[in-house]
Amino acid sequence: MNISEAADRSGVSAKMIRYYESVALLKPAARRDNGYRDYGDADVSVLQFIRRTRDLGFSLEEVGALLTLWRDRKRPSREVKRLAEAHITDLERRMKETRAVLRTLRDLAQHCHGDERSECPILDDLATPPATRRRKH
Amino acid sequence: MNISEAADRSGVSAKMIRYYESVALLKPAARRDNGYRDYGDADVSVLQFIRRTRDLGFSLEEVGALLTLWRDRKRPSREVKRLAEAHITDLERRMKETRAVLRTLRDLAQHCHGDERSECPILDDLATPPATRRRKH
DNA sequence: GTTGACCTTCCCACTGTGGGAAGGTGCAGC
DNA sequence: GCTGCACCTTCCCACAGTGGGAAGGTCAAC
Repeated sequence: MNISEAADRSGVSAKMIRYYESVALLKPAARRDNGYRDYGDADVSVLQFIRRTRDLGFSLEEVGALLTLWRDRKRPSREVKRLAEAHITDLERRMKETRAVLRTLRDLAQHCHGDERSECPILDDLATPPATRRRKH
Repeated sequence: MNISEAADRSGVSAKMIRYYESVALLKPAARRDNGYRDYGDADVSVLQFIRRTRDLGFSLEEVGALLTLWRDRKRPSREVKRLAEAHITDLERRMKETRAVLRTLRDLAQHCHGDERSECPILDDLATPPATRRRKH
């Protein structure tokens, strides 16, 4: 099948399929006589795998590692789990950071009237140097 | 003061200060006779403002808008609040997405033995096309 | 006058993704 | 046949931020 059909079936754009090939995440696709890339169902499965892992926030490098493990039928599940847990830890860290930022922002927004008056605790806080800034309890 | 001192005092790297100037987030710095950029306390304050807003996850474009509002003493606080709330909404959406991903990943990792055995529900799930995949309740 | 710590500009890299140009192909309708 | 349209190919550009580093100028201490 053509690249656009593989794209439709896998949910990965043709642009990205070519890109993944160019960075060696995918093996070079088979070519027809006219030079067009030619894909089969197995290729679509790989693309769906990539799509799924990307949706779960793995980096392309991690996707590559997972693909290798996937292809190796004798891999120890330990390695897969380790990758997944490292990613979980990373997401948890980022969530925590975002939560802290959200707390701050909500607090600031709450105290801002948000009307025609120019007085604004948000800007006041943003302009306050770190050492001077004190969190309230 | 030199750029590196302004960097130290503001927490913004010299590299970034030059970059912010190049994208017109900052007004061109004053220059000494030797061509060196020259900063004063007011400049450091601006840099700290930028550093703070960046830490709160605002994009450079948003930082620019906030800076403009900050400089305009007659701005309505409504505008500031609107920007802050838009950012909050954005962060909340991303948190929600990350939470969903985390739920999935934790669920998958939990069911993976993580030992020498090759059997691995994580890879099995990643390889499952969306239509076939069913969430458990 | 040499050394080392600054400064300057300029280009490159990263992560992923999309846009688009310039040119070749394949197929359907006339 | 020929035309038009929808594909395909490669190649370059852009985005948002940030860092690395080269090549060259400056300044101060010794």
